[in-house]
Amino acid sequence: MRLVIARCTVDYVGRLSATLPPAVRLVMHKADGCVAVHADGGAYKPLNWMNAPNTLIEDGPVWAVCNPKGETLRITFEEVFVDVAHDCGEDPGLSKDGVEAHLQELLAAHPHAVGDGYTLVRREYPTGIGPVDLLCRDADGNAVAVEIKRRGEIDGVEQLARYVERLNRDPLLRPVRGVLAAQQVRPQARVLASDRGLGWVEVDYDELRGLESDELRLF
Amino acid sequence: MRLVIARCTVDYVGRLSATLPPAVRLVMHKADGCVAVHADGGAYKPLNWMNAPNTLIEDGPVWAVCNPKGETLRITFEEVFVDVAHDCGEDPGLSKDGVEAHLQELLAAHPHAVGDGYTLVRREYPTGIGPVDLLCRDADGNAVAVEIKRRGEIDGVEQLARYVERLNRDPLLRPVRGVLAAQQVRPQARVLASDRGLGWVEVDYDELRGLESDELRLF
DNA sequence: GACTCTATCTCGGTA
DNA sequence: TACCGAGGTAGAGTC
Repeated sequence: MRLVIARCTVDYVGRLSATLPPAVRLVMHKADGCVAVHADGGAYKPLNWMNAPNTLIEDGPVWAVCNPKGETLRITFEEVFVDVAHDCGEDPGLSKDGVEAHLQELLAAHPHAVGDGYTLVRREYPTGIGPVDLLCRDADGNAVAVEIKRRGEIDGVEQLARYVERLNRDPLLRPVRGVLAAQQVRPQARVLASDRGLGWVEVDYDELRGLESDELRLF
Repeated sequence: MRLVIARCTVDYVGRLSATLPPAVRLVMHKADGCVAVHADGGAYKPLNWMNAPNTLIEDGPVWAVCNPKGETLRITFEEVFVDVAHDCGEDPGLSKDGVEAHLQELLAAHPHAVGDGYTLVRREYPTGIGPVDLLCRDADGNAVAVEIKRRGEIDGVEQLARYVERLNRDPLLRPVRGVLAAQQVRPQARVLASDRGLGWVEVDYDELRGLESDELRLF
C-alpha cells in the first residue's frame, strides 16, 4: 500500500467523464494495483478510482491508469506532501451477522411470523428464474412464496411477482400466493404489492431472535 | 487527514455486527471526523467505517467511534507502522458529465427529441409508485410518460410499464402512452417494450448538447 | 465470462 | 426528517 498526499488534479474518462480541479487529496495505491483518490471528508466513496486489474504508468508527475475496458484515470501531481509505502500482506477478511441471510434463517425456523399457521416447505425453492427465499403452506394447505428483504421496496415486489407468476404455472403447486416479508416495507412497495395481489408483512428481527434464544433455553 | 498503518482488530456493532481479526490495515481519519479501515486491495469499499457525524475517543491503543444512531466502531491497535497527518483543506468537488440527471435536463428542454411535436407538461410527475421522469403531450395532445435512462434495459421498461399502467387510471389523463428514452436501448429492452405496447427512442447526447449551445449562441 | 442480487450500500434530491 | 431513485454503483455468488 502506497499513500500519497498531494496537491493534484484528476481526470477520469470511461463510463462518464469527471474532472477534479487542483486540491490537496489522498491518493491510495493498493497491492492489487487499484487506485483511489480521497478527499478529506466522506468516509466511504473515493472521489475517483480505478479498480484492478489495470496498468499504472508513472510518467514524472503524472500517473496514467488504464484498464482493459478502455477507461482511464489520469492523476497530475503538483506538490507532494506525504509519500509513504508499507507492505500489509493478505487480509483475513471480515465476518458479518445480521444481514438478509440471517433473517431468512430466522423466518425459516419461524414461518408463523410470516402468517398464522404457515409451515415451511423449503428454503431457496427453485423456480427456473432463480430461487424463491421460502416456500410455505398456509393454514389451508395452499402454497405461499415468501420473498425476504431487510427493506421491502419496489424491486422486491417485482421479484416476488415474477416468482409467483412462474410458480402458478405448476399444476401441482397452484394456487400460489406471494408475501413480501421485511423488517420494513416502504409505502410504494405496499401500493405495488396490493396492485399485484401480493401480500406483505413487517417482521421484527429482534423479536425473532428472542424466540430463537427462548427455544435454546428450553432444549 | 490522519493515516495510520497498523496491525489492528476492528469491531463494528450497529446495523449489523462485524469483526476483523488481527491484520495490517490502513486506518483513515478524515477532517470531518469519519473513520475508514482499508485492506490492501479493493479500491472502493472500506472493510469497516463510520461516517460523520460521530465522536472518536482515543483511549491508549483503542479508538472508540460512536455515532448518534448508537452504532459503534472499535479499533484496537497492536503495532503501528505508519502514523502521518496532513491538513488538506476543503475539496472543491468534482464535476461529472454524462449522467442521467443531465440527460433529463436536456430532454426536458428539448422534448421534440423524444417525439415530433412533443411538449413538456412537467418533470418528475408524481404517481403513487414514484415520479415519472417526464410527462409530455404529443402532437395530438395525448399524454406520454417518458422514462429516461443512460442505457435502456429491461428494468427501465418494467418501470415505465408500471407508471403507464398507473397513470391510465386517471380519467383526466388517459390515454397515456409510454416511451423509453436512452442513449442506447438494448435489444432485450426493445423487444419487451414492443410486447408491452411501449415505445422507445435512442437520443444522441452530443447532438442535444449541440442544440443547447446553439441556443446559447442565439441569445 | 455473463448474469443476478445484496449492501452498515452511499449519495443527492425532494416533499 | 424520511422517503425515493441513481450509481463509473461495488462485490459476492451462481451458472
